[in-house]
Amino acid sequence: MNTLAYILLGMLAREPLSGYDLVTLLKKHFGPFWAISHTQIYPALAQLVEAGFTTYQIIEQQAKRPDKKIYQITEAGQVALRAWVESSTSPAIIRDEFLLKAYSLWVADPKHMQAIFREQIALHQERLSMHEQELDAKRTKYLAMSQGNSESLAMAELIFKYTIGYEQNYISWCNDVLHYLEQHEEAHRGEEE
Amino acid sequence: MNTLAYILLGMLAREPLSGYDLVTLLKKHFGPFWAISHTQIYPALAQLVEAGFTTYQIIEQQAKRPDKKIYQITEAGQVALRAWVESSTSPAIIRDEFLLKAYSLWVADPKHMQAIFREQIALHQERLSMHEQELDAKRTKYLAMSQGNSESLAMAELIFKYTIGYEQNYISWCNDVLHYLEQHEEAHRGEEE
DNA sequence: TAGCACATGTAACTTGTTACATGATTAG
DNA sequence: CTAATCATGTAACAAGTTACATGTGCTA
Repeated sequence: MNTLAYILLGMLAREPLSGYDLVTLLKKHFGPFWAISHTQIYPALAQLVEAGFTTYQIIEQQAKRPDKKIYQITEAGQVALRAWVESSTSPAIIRDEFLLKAYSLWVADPKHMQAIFREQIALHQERLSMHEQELDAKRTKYLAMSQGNSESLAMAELIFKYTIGYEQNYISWCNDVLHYLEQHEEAHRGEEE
Repeated sequence: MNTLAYILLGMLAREPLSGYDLVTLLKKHFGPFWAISHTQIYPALAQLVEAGFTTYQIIEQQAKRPDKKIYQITEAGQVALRAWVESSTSPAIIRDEFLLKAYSLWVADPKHMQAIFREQIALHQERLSMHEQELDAKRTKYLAMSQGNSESLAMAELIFKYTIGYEQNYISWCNDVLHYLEQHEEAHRGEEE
């Protein structure tokens, strides 16, 4: 079982879903965290069934679509998921190409790099707003249910909180570099004049 | 040319190095950013030579070691590196297994998860101190050179600044979750008594 | 009429990891 | 005597991406 398998188990522990549903939900809510494509998911689900961690029901489709398979987690699957969640994790490797470009920033044109950093800020700003909106939507949804179930709200907020901080740090770092590049350019211009 | 190839080019743009040197430096300075192993580097270097982006000199070794190859970047390599640095980058996918575990945290034992989050804080704290120390070492090194070359210092500081913010955000998020878990537990205990 | 939503899958390819392979010198 | 440092490489495997494959119904 690899990480993808446990992501799927984690989602199926909340509600039974088809492969298509899983991909759709993952793209919507987990896009920035863990990209997956439908080509990965079907073999992974087959593997989960083989391991006895999920079962599925076939739902016949009208129109000429492939039959839908709704997967649900088994007890063995819940045990496995819990063991994974409770196991320790070594810090992830960041693997962000943009940071590596920053490392070699000195070989490039400062003016051009200003544009590149502004673009990067815009992209992360977009992601930040997206997360803030999703968090907001979740809050109003829970309030509308008006059952005072603050626990599940706190749970749902968990990951969003992380990414919001992550994006804020990213943007503020880009701004730092941008200011440096701008000041540096002015210093040069000052020398030339 | 993939990202790894450009990382190597970026390092060779600063100074000529052997494959072994590259791995050693990468592990030391880029470990948390982009893990690489020596088994990847040798094919990648061969590819760079084939593309005309690097050349190498063979240095014969005493003792029965394989001959050392010192790679240096070519002009074509510098052009390629610069084009890569100046190209735009879409935001990276975070791919942090621990965040996904947090998503399924509700299936696990709260007490146990407190320990897991404390462990994660310790691990990131370690990484943070490591980066702070490296940054400090770099600063004193540049001051010792006493040539007032504040520009290259600022450059060297760039990536460290990012990671320090990254780790601080990580730790503060873990602490938030930890406090939530502790309060939650107290609430339960309160109910029981 | 072009594209998207639905719904599943296989095959080829790229990237990264782990295991295997060699072999002297030096520090604990 | 065990492990680490130096120094290069190949081969097998795991994970992820891209391209190929099918086919209807609805919306712009």
